[in-house]
Amino acid sequence: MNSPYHHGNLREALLTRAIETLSEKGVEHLSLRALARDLGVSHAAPLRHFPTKADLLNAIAIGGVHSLIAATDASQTCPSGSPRLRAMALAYVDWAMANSALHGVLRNPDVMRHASDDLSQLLVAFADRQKQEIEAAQRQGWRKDEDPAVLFLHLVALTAGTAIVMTDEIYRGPITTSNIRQKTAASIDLFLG
Amino acid sequence: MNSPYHHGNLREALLTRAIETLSEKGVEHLSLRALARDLGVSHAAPLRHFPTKADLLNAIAIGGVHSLIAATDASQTCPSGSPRLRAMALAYVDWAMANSALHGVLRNPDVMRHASDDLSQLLVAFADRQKQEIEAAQRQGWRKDEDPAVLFLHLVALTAGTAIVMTDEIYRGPITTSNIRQKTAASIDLFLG
DNA sequence: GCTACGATGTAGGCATCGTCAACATTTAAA
DNA sequence: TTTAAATGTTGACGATGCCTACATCGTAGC
Repeated sequence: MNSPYHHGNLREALLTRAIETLSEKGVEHLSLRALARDLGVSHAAPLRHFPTKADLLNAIAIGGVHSLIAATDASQTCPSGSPRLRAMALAYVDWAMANSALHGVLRNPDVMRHASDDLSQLLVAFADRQKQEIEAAQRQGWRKDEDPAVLFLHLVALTAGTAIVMTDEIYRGPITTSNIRQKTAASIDLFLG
Repeated sequence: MNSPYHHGNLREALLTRAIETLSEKGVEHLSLRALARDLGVSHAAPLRHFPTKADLLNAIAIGGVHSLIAATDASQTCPSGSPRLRAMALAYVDWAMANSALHGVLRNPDVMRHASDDLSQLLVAFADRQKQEIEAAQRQGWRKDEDPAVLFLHLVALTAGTAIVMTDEIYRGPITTSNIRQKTAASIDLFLG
């Protein structure tokens, strides 16, 4: 009765439990064996689904990007151009604050160093959508004379940077703690308003 | 003659060797024992100088911040206000590109999670200098009517984000690879030009 | 229905790691 | 010169990632 030989849904269970522990302790303290203990399976069981710890983290990252894309997809209801860019940037930051564990994985160089092709392509596609939106905005007159590549660089840096500032503890000291969300929007509006 | 009992300068040797391996492999593959092997001392010798791996990384981070501060200090020759802000932002990005290993340590959440008080205070002081410069610029008329807190948030996000985009491999695909330095300056000028 | 096979889980082992304790050697202060 | 602090060595412990051999389950063909 108790603990059948097969878990039944170990792969998903590993992913969700990993994300939980990831938000408590960092990625450095994420251990496949501890995960196995938490789920009541043997220490080698996770290897059937993720041959390597890097594979687990990669799968988590892929799920994270999908979640991020879904969150920013809601901005498609905004009119194309700079309003949509603004909505996407805000959605990105909101997602990062609501899913700081996933965001941390995506920002971790030691995880991304081993990014699979799937993950890389997903990120490239995400970047391409932003590029297209920038060009659409420029066609509508927004910063028409700027180099699109410069605008893209600026947009990515600003959104990624804002997400990091909002997420990393190290910044929570110097950054004002009141009206965070409001100030974030105001900051983004300096570029996209 | 070979290998005297005391190394003589083990602490410094550990730090420099650690930074070397850090730029080759990531922080996840940095091992105190491997460091000891590289330097020809016993596996426990590093513990005399850094009781814990986190202490080593913290010391590396402190050295990194000092290096970063020195790099941005060169901007003090620029006239105070937005020109100096611009120079500091560019110096920050240049430093990050020239010292990507150190920058990676400073951006690693799992390192900064255990930041010592010394390190935190150093970063707060660095942030304060930027705040002061922003206020000086506003007194001179630059974006006079904006909330200083919003400007600070924007500046930090933009510089940190640009440094990350320039440093992380994951961004090197979507970002154009030609005239990087020029586009970086142009991007920063969108805010500080 | 039965059977063979792939998918999934278990048990044990190996090399490595971080950290600790006990001991050795060197340096420097008293 | 004696003695204590700094620094380095050796050995050990528990934990980890990952490997191999084996056990159990589900299911696709017959």
